[in-house]
Amino acid sequence: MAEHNSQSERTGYDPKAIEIKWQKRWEDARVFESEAETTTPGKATKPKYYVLEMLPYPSGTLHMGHMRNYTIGDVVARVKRMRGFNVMHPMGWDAFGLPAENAAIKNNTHPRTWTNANIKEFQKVLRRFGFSYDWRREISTCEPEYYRWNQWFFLRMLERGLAYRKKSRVNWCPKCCTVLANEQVVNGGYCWRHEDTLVEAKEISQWFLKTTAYSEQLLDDLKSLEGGWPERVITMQRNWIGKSRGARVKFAVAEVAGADAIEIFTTRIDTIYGATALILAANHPLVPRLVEGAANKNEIDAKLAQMRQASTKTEDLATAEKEGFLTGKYAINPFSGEKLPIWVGNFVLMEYGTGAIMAVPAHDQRDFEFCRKYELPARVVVQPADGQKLVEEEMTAAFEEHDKGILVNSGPYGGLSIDDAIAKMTAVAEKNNFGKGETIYRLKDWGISRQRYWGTPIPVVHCEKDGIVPVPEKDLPVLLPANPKLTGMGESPLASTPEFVNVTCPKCGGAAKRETDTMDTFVDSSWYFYRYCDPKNAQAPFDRAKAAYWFPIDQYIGGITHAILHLLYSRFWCKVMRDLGLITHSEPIQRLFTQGMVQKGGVAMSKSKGNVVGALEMAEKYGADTGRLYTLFAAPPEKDLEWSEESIEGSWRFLNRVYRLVERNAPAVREIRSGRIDVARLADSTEKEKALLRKAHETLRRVARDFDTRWHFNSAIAQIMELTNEIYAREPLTTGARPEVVKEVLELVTLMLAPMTPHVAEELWEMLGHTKGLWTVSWPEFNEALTREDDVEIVVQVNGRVRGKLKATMDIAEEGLVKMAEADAAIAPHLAGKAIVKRVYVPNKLLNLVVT
RNA sequence: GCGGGAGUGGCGGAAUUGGCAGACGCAGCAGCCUUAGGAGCUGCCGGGCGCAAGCCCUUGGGGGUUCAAAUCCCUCCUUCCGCACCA
Repeated sequence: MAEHNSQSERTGYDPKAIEIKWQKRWEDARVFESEAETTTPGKATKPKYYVLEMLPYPSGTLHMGHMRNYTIGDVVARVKRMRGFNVMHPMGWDAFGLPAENAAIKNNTHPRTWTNANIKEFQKVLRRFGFSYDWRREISTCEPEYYRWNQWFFLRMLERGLAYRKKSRVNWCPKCCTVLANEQVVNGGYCWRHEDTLVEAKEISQWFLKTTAYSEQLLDDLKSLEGGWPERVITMQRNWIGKSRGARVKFAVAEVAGADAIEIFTTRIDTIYGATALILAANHPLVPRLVEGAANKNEIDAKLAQMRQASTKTEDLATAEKEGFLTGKYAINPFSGEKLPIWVGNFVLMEYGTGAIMAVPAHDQRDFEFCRKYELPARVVVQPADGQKLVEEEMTAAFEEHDKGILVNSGPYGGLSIDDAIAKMTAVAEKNNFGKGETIYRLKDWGISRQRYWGTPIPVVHCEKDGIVPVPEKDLPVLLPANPKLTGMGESPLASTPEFVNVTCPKCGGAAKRETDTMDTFVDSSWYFYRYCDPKNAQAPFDRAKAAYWFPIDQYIGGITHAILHLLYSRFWCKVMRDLGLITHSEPIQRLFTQGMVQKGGVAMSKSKGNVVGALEMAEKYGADTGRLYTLFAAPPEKDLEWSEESIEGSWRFLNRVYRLVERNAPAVREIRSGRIDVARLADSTEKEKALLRKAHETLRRVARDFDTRWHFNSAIAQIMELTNEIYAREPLTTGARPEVVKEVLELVTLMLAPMTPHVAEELWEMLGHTKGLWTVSWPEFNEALTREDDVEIVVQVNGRVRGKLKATMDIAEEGLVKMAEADAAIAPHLAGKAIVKRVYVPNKLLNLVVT
């Protein structure tokens, strides 16, 4: 560390001093504040650009993994500003959450104290890196000014039946002592926060938001995101929503007086003549009735108990052997009238479909395995259309192919294609009232109740007389009690605060109890980006006109970890807000970018893994600019980046090199006041001038392309390094080159670096004689004329192999070039004694001669 | 099992989207400068053969299309990620 400081003193590049200096100036000049939302017709206005990085949870320390995310966003914001956009680039805090509560319990303090201290720290670090945020728009989700709107939205959803309460089996994390959403159960049964803790099932009354009301829209609108969102994320969401088209079919139960029919769900009603059993989930409500009075009741009960408490881990589920037993009862196939044995099977899930299936061993692999094990018969009812004939006894796997098959052994439906059969048989089932076509989704409603303190109170009151009564809007926000008793155990801490709980019913005025659950913090982050448009609004979550101006978000940037949770909830919330009339669009995020993780030792940087490189230490050691540059240079942004202490040196050296270059040459050029170089003035230019300008503008062309279309910051930086190397090779610069040209070239280097290493760029810009800051400067115009060359180098291949290179005048004709090739000492031997049978000429680039 | 990526020197990675593979950087080697260098500057740096000019091989393996393939097609392998008994 010390050596860098002493080094910087010697060379003059002192990143810390430069960075602090320019951060102060930016702040004083308020250069990152977006302009007002002007959409006055006829008035020339800048186009808007809303770029956003996912808001952080303020905990622990910011490390270079975080910084990568923010650096990418900052480069985009700065490029767009230079390109004349009205840019909104805000930052805020996802400030509610369990860690704050746990830390408060541990340190005997208040979650707010802990959270606000972290926010202060985060602000400091983000400022130290010079990110161009509009801090006027900062929000913190734990403030009543923010969370009152969570409550407001909740009431709106309650009115519309989109929020409801029901007793349900929930995912309970014994460590968090709270309920988890389905999406928060990871690795097939573990808490997303405690990956070593198995989630338990518990029956509690919970609040839900009806995400399933939007299943179809959430799925359908994914189409509009194609191209703007990573395919991977779209696919993950599509699978998560999990649409299946099929049919419900009722099978009457034989010989059980008064028993309801068993409803099964199938996507292959066409195979119903091949059903040889029904299989129910162990916790299917009809199971007790069916096994009542069975001869082997004890044995059955033991098996049932075993199945019900079997591991909920999905790996186990997927690999567990199929188990089941016969109930001794029968069901009637409504199509064929056939009597089918009813089984209970461990692979049938109560949570999906109806909790009961028909087993078609010949055409479903799971049924096939189950029936082989228990020696149930299989019956082929679909034969492949290609003529091969399936025979039950010879099958080694089920024939499942949907697209090519013809029905056989299926009564009146024999000979139909699968699709035709599905349509006809569904219609028949509907007509005869024993079934209907149905589409089901894997997506579940969103359980938002949390038995925790540090979250948004759910704004309802429980009255013995009136039941659930919403808190009137005028009484919002329902404030969190200031001094809760936090234990981290059992029911919500709010329940043990009598002055919070005991209220009067807004409806009847009688005694009532306030709801003590708080909302899942994913509620906070589902709409926060709308609040940035209008962060201080006390009348509404945001002003409609402002949201209409800024939305949708042009570019959202964050980790792939939020591919489902946050992004799905956000999309849901957007649709609800649209239906409330607050906005008119259906998708909040136009483009999504998921950056790769920063790893060290092959593992993602994280405090718990103990492999973090702190952002502040980085800034102290090399400066924020070097930190930014390295994270951009080491890998393309979508890829994971392995942190290397050694490689950073390269980025550090490069900035020093540029700094020294400008430092040396600035005195000779700083008085020049001319603008950009134009072609006319180059009529008498020297070779050196031409070469410098050509390289500089060629670099500009490529860097602009990398910024605009590909986000390949790593290759953009490589291009600038190459240009710098070229300039170094041409020193002393002003010998044989006019100062104007030298200045032009050095300025281009500076401007191209500006979005990535803004502090040192400002400093260089000042050294080059400018009195106005870089923020007043537009992205430089690429001058194609300057890149044009009189001579070109053309690669000559013989039979596809490079045999030589020819210098020729631009746009040389093919004939002339072939003559040159034939005369060339390196190429001629490869042509000797052979006939040219074909010539391929890519103008000014390549000539391939095919000889025999 | 299903879905989506990825495979290029010792390492991170580049290749204008079918046109000179290995840009740029790290590490390494050599030289210069220096009282000194963990600074700076210059050069070398995929493999094989060769004194050299040069020739051959090389983008996970194999096959194909093409004048031309890291890039397109087929096939296999490895690896990462997501979902996973979803009826």
